[in-house]
Amino acid sequence: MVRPGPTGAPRGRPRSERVRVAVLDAAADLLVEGGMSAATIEGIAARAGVSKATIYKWWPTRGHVALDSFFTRTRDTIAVDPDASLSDSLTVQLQALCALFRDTASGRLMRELAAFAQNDPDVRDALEEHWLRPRRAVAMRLVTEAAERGELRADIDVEAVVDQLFAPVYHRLLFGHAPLREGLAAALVGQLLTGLRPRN
Amino acid sequence: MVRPGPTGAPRGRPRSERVRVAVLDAAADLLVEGGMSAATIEGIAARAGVSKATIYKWWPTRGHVALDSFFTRTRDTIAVDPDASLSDSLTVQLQALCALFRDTASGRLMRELAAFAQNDPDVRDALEEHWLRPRRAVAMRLVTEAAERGELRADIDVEAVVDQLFAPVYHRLLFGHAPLREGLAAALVGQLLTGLRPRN
Amino acid sequence: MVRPGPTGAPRGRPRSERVRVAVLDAAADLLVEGGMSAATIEGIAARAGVSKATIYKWWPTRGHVALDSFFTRTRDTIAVDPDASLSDSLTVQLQALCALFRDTASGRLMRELAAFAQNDPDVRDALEEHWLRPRRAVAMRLVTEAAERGELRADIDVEAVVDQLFAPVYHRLLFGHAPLREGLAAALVGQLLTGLRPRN
Amino acid sequence: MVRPGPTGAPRGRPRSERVRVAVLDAAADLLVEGGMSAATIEGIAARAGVSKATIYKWWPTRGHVALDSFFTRTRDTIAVDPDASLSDSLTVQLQALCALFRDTASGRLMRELAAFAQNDPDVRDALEEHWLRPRRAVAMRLVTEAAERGELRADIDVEAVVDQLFAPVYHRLLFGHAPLREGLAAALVGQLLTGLRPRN
DNA sequence: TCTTAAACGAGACGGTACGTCTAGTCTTCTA
DNA sequence: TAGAAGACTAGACGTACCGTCTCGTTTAAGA
Repeated sequence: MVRPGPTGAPRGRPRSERVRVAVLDAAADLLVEGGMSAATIEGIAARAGVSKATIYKWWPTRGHVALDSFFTRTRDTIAVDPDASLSDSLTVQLQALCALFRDTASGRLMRELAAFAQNDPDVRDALEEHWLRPRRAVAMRLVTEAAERGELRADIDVEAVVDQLFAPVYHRLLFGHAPLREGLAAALVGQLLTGLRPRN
Repeated sequence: MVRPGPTGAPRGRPRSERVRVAVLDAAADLLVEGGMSAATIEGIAARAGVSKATIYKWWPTRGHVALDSFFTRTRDTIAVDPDASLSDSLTVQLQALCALFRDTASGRLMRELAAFAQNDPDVRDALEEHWLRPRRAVAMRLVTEAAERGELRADIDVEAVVDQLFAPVYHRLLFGHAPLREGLAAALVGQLLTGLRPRN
Repeated sequence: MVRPGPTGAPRGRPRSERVRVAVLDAAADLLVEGGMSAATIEGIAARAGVSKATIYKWWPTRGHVALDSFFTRTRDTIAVDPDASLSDSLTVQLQALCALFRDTASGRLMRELAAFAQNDPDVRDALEEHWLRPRRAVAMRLVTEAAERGELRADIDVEAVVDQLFAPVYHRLLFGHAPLREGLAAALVGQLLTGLRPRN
Repeated sequence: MVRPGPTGAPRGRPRSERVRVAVLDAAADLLVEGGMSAATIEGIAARAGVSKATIYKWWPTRGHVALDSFFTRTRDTIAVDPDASLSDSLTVQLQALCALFRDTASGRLMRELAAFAQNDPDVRDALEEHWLRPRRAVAMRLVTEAAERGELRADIDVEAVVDQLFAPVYHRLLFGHAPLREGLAAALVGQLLTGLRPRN
């Protein structure tokens, strides 16, 4: 009788944690050093000291490996101080994102992932679901609640608002036309909340 | 000795215009159909009825071919009505961009180019210089002049302002988290100029 | 400590006869259906419902599995009628061999084994020792005794004689240039004993 | 007008003779050193300093490469002295074959080819057509003509006769149960022509 | 008209990585 | 302890493009 039952241990040799870590590490290193074009399955396998077949067993494409290594490397918490003002909360969020992309390897990783996502709907979806959406959701909630409290106008397009805060960061990361400089987060939040017109 | 002289035409068989057009057409078609991964040099050459060597002779990488075909296919004028208000001018600009990306093949082309640019600084620079910069420059001029006229606050970060207008469009194009819907342009301009807070 | 003692049964779970049979059956079937290239260890294990490791435990290479399955499947007795003439005895032997190779799966198995043997000295030796040698030995004894009785010339090369009887069968099996037809055995024996020259 | 005509020069870069020779040489070397299992396409490509794709372009399987290299390496003429006796002619033939297999690398090559042929009908056919058949044909003609001259009995099976001469050589080559010693050819021919029974 | 030189098509070639396959080995749990 | 399950390394498979190369063939301007 087979039936291992709901709590039954899986049959056979268990998956090696060593392998998982080695692959993700190797992938992240290669991505940071030379981008997606350097992060070939062959290269990752060699660097990780792991067989190609093993990689293919656990990840369908190198895009998924890259995704996994990004999430493993990127420990970015979305903590919100409940007592902070809307303006402060949003600024802190954006500052953290800018710092992450500017000061750590995650910037390079995100660029490569964004590029890869254009050719792999799976990666695009995963990126949207596990990275963009949670961050946008927090911001959208803050904005919505502020609107409900009467702090913001009632007729705003919340999706568009969140884009006007986050998109500039990704845009600069991807096209490099301007730096992710220190004061950017504050400027984005300030200009959008207050508006560009003089207050009369 | 070569010396074609100042007015002298170049010796030898002149470059075939037919080839140039066929290559750019084939490249654009392939890009639209299957993205960068389908637009191989081999594929472009076959589809264009042109020799691989000829393509390499005129374009250093397929990124450059893609760039060229994008610019050839994309007829997007940046006309500005001098009598229009700042708000209208910006809205018209953004609406045109949204329509271009939403309704024509240029959206797909831009996505592929943006992706490719992450791995090819040449393409990134060319994209920045010949596409992003001119459009940003127009918007920056409009904003700066409005500020000088006193229509806008004096302490705004013009670069950031332009990003808050344009970046959301590219962000949605690349990540697909929200559509480039009709009213987006107006919302972006309206929210940013007026601010999110209630006026009174 | 192992020590099963002189009459002692071996410790632990005894080897499963079911496994042995299943493996040899599966191997023979696969060999007949698709030759050595189809009879992979993986395939045999799958078909026999047996673990790969178990096969490796009992047979060093798949050549040995094939050998075993050949000997299991091939029930070919080398019975000699002591009253029969030399000519009849040899003819019967050869006819049996031809029939075995022509009418049963053993022909295909032998072809595959002969091929495999070229790359595996172990298999070659085993084939020689357990298959070729016993059959050759019988024939050599018959020929030698006939020579001693004066029925045959004294200066013959017995090894070569046996080759001239058996080799044609294997040659046709392996190269297929001519069929193992009914009268072949008689022709081989007749021509060799009598000689090709007219008896005048 | 294009039409190069029947004698028209082929378009494009001409096939490199250097490559052809290097591949066949490398293949023959590897075959002799380690047999078919060592003569991988990968190995041949590396040793020949040639791309794998190039090999695949000109030879469908490594079996064909092996065949080609065998025929290139093996310069074995089937010359027949018209004034020699039947016995001498056949003996010379067989001696040459024994010497070829015993003293040159062709023996090893033939063994590997014979093995490979069991799993590749193409190779088997090619071997039969370009190697076995021409040699058998010569022997069959000699035997047939001798029969017509009345030197041999009229009722012999010529195919079987030729097998009784050649098969022992291949049999010993493949199974190694006895050496291809010097006097073998003479023994085979002598015993068969004269018969084994005492002449009296 | 003839020469000359570059453009061009065809396709061979050395590479690199792909994704798949099988051989064997190793590790864990079950009978 | 035998055996099942299956993870794992090693390495060849055949394919697809890459970018370079060597040919022969066109095409037009200049001699």
